[in-house]
Amino acid sequence: MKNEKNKKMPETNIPEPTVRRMPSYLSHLKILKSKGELYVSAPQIAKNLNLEATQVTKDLSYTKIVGKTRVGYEISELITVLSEFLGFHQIKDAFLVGAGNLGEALIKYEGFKDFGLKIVAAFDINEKIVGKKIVGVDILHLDEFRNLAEKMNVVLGIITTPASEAQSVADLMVGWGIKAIWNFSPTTIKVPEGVIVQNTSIYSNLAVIFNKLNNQFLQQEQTI
Amino acid sequence: MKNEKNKKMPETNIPEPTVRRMPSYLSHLKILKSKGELYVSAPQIAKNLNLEATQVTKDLSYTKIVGKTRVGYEISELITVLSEFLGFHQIKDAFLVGAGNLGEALIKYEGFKDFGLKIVAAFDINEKIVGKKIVGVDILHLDEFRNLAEKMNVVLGIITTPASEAQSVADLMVGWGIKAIWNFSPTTIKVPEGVIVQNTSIYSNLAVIFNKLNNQFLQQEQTI
DNA sequence: CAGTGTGAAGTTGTTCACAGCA
DNA sequence: TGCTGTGAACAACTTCACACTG
Repeated sequence: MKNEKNKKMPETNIPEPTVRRMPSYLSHLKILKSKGELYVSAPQIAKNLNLEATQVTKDLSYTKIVGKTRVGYEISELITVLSEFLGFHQIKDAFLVGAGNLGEALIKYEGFKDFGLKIVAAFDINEKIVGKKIVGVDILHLDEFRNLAEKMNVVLGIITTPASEAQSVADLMVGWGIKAIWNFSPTTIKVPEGVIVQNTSIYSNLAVIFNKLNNQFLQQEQTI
Repeated sequence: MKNEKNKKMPETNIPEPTVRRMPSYLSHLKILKSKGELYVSAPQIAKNLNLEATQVTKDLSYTKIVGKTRVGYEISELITVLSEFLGFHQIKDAFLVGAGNLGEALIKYEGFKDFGLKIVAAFDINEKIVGKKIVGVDILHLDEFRNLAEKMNVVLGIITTPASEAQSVADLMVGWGIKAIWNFSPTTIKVPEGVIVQNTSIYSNLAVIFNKLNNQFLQQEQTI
């Protein structure tokens, strides 16, 4: 699996938690900009997003942006830097497989384009929805996927099928040379090394919420 | 069990990453069970879910389940233990605000009931959808929320509104005494201490994917 | 042996402490 | 003084090493 002992590479990798926080910085900055603000400091961002100021500073330090002492960062510049850093500035085409409720919601999702993603086609096997269009995106039969994928320059595949279909769809995507898979099904999928998989399991979030609720409840019991 | 740091109470808190992985164990176990399997070992689970065996062992050790040497864990028992541990065994009622595309997808989402969640009502302000029913769930006007919340025993609020509305909806929910908020809007919301917030930003996942894609690309360039 | 279970080591991420700056 | 920026201390999480078990 992981046999790369020789870490000679520069390893520009920045902490994943930092990467996860960056989009929320970006969203927040865009709101500030729309309000006419020009500068923002790390402590301000931290306060607004319920974070520690030093964490914001450290996160931003991974980009090459420099702030002005006692003033903060120039908002427009920070937006540009973060967008480029995250790769949101250049639009990447994606295919989506599984045009059910969740798939439809994603296709309709406003704002993906601001974050560098464009769903160019969707696929399903359900004859009731194949042939339809959702906000301009064609729902095609899965069989058509192969040819299209070769013609177009699509790096990302989104899986919004039921769990039972996820692995076989992933296999198809890998066969078509897709570089990254965003898996919304509640199954973990297996792919060859070199293909990126991002599992977005909604149940993980539920588990965290319930666990916190439970801990809080237990603590209350104890303090009584 | 452990008592080295006797400054505070035992504090049953288990690592959040562990909690996040548990639902995928559960899903996987259910599939195995449906295939008629009776026992499974940690290395097997690890292999299927692309994890390290010791990690699975450690994760499972936070529950009180004991495995049989050379055999593994009894699948049915493990499912029960994990479900209870995560609080998925008892159904919790939830309100959802923002019955747009994503909201509708969540309302229709099969399987929430298997994971302890039931959306009992949804709210919106859009007159076009207020009054409708989605798979048996009423879409009510936001104004009705207050009264209902008091009558029913709802602990969880789900926000699927646009970013601009998220904070005010959160404030309403807090006012109604909701204990935990699951926020799907791309904004970070602020709540008083004691209220649990789980932000599920779809953009964080995008950022991680793009960042990995980018790293891979850079590494390829270097190795050439 | 092939598995569980767990303290200890190792790695990663966060927070602190402080230097420098306007 | 209020902020940036960063090395160092600290905490959280993962992986290792090994004792134990049928």
